[in-house]
Formats: sequence, C-alpha cells, structure tokens
Amino acid sequence: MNPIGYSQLFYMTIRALFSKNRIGIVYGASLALLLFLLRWLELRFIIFNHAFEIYIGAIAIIFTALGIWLTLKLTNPKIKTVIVEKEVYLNNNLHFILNEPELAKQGLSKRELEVLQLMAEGFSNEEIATRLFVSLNTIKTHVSKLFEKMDVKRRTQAVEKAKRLSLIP
Amino acid sequence: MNPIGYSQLFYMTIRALFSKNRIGIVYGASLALLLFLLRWLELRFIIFNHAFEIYIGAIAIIFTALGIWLTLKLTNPKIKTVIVEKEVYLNNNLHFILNEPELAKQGLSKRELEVLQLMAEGFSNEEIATRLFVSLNTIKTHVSKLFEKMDVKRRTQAVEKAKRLSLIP
DNA sequence: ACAAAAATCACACTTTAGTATGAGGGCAAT
DNA sequence: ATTGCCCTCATACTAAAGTGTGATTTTTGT
Repeated sequence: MNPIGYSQLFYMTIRALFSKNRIGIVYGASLALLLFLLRWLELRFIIFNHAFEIYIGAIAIIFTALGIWLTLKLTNPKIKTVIVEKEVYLNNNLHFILNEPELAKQGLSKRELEVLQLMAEGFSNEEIATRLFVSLNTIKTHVSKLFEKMDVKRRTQAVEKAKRLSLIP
Repeated sequence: MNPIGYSQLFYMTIRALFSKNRIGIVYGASLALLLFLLRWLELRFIIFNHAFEIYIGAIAIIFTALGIWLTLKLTNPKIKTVIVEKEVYLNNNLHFILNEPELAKQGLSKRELEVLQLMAEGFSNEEIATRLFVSLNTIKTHVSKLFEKMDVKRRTQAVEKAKRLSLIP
C-alpha cells in the first residue's frame, strides 16, 4: 500500500547517517575505539598481574555454580501428599458397588439375589416368576430360602436389610 | 576351668614372636619402613610437580561442595504436592431431606406417611398397629388409601416409589 | 465319578396383605 | 352449618405371601 517499503526506509536512514555527518562519525568512532583499546590493555595488565587469583576465582565461581546446578537438578523433591476427601453420596444406584463379602456372608445364591432385586423393585412373586420364566412355586421356594438365609420374615424386611448391607442398590 | 587364662596365652604368643625369630622380624620391619619412606617421597614429588593442578582440583571440590551446601541451605525445599482424592461413602439417609413438593403432590396425610415409613422398615401391618397404638384394621385402611394415592398395588412397590421420590430415607 | 449345592416344580396349608363397604367423631374452611 | 378430609374401627371377603415337605434335574467342586 505504502509506495515506500520498509527496506527502502532502512536504506535511506543508513545513507543519511553516513552522508550528513561523515567526518564527525568517523572521529567519534576512532575515539571510542582508542578508549576501548586502552581499557582492554589495562584489563590485560590486571589480568596478567593477577592471573592466578583470577583463575582461581573463576574456578571457584564455576564450580560453585556447578554445585548449585547439581543440587537443583539432583535433589529429590519432597513429596507432600494431600488427601482430599471427596464426598460421594450413595443416593442412587448410579455408582452402586455390591458388598461382596456381605453377600458371601449371607450365603445367597445367584438366583436368590436376582429374586431379591426384583422383589426390591416392587414386583409380586407372580410377576417375578413371569420375568424369570419359571413357576410361581419356584419363586416361592427361592423367597423362602432367601428369608431363611437372611434371617427375616417378610419381603419388606429382606429388602430393607439388603439395601442396608449394599446387596442391592 | 582352664588353668591357663586368655591373658596368659596372649603374653606367651608375644614372647614367642620376639624371642624365636628376633633378627628376621627386625629386618622385615626395617625393609617395610624403607619402602614406606620411598613411597612417601614419591608422593611428595608428585604433589610438588602437580601442585597447581591439585590446588585447582581442591578449589573445585571445595567450591562445588560450597555450591551444594549453599543451595541446600538457602533454597526453599522443593515440595511436590500430590493430591489424592479419597472417596468417602456417605450413608445418604443421614442427610435425608424430605421432598415436600412431591409429598404434597402425592397427597399423603401425616399418618399415612408414618405408616409408609414403618412399612419401609419392614414391619408387618400388625406390628405397625401395635407401634401406633391402633387396630390392625386401621392400619389396613391407611395402607389401602396410601396405595390408592400413590397409585401402587403392593407395599414393596409403595416403598420403592417412596424412596425414589425421597418421601422416606 | 461322586457328593454337595443350586435350581426347578408341585401340593397342601397358614398367615398376611389388600379390597370393599360402612360408620362415627374431630377439625378446619367456606 | 355444611362440606370435605383425616383418623379411627369393624366385618367380610379375595389375593398374595409365606411354610413345609418332597421330588427331579442341573451345576459345580473335589
């Protein structure tokens, strides 16, 4: 868009510096160079006179730095374990975990547990029988044995106990 | 028990060494001393010839150690914090909150809710009657009306629905 | 292969749960 | 005061739940 690009602008600036005050710049640069040279010579003299001390100092600095670096690199960070207690509400069956040791303790068979689950959902013996493709009498037998094993007398009691012991959601 | 004690035995051994082969021992000891001296001189010579390198090495070791010490002393200990989430399972009925709008929607009376709660705990109608000091027939009436209002057919169903709707813990 | 446990079913029987109907008293709102 | 709901109780009945006994088949562990 701009007819004069950045490279052109840069070139013009350099030219202005070198053309408008050429003699002054050269003089200044020479002076600076001389001063720099003198400084350098002075430094060399100092270095020459105190070469050993400077060498030792440099070694000391370098190895101190090495020590610091090594320590930072190699030390094991102290591990601080913060245990955050996360409250998990067992309000629904989304994260239900079966209490297997308790199930084993009650001695319920797989089928009995199945019947228990359906019972807890409010199904009648007849409905459970239909769902499991067995006869009503079979369900009654399961229910009876289940009550005996769980040491309860009624289905509502069985359901309450099963929920309490996390046998069912 | 043994008439000759341990101290006596030791003394006899020393005497045997110094008396039976005195010349040999002195000769051996002199030789060893000479060898040790030569070794020491050699070491001195090495140190003298490489004094500068050894000095530098010592400086390096000392300042590395200094760096390490400084770092350990002055830096804050690195602490890596590990956050571990520990799941705490809470018995939800401890913070049970009655779903009052739902209770109003079901239209259950105070007494009916009372009966429902006892039903959920596994009590029979007879037991509920005893606990509430009323007749079995009264409980049956409550239960029947309760079922009608909740649109269920069995107590297990009523309990399941009531729990689901947070009418009971 | 064999014993134990589990699963299935049946029949007879008892108990509990649930329904239908009616009825009396209490209490609050209109 | 009348209406409607709640709580109580009773009787009669039906349906469902639960018990006891016995039997057969399948599964499972040793």
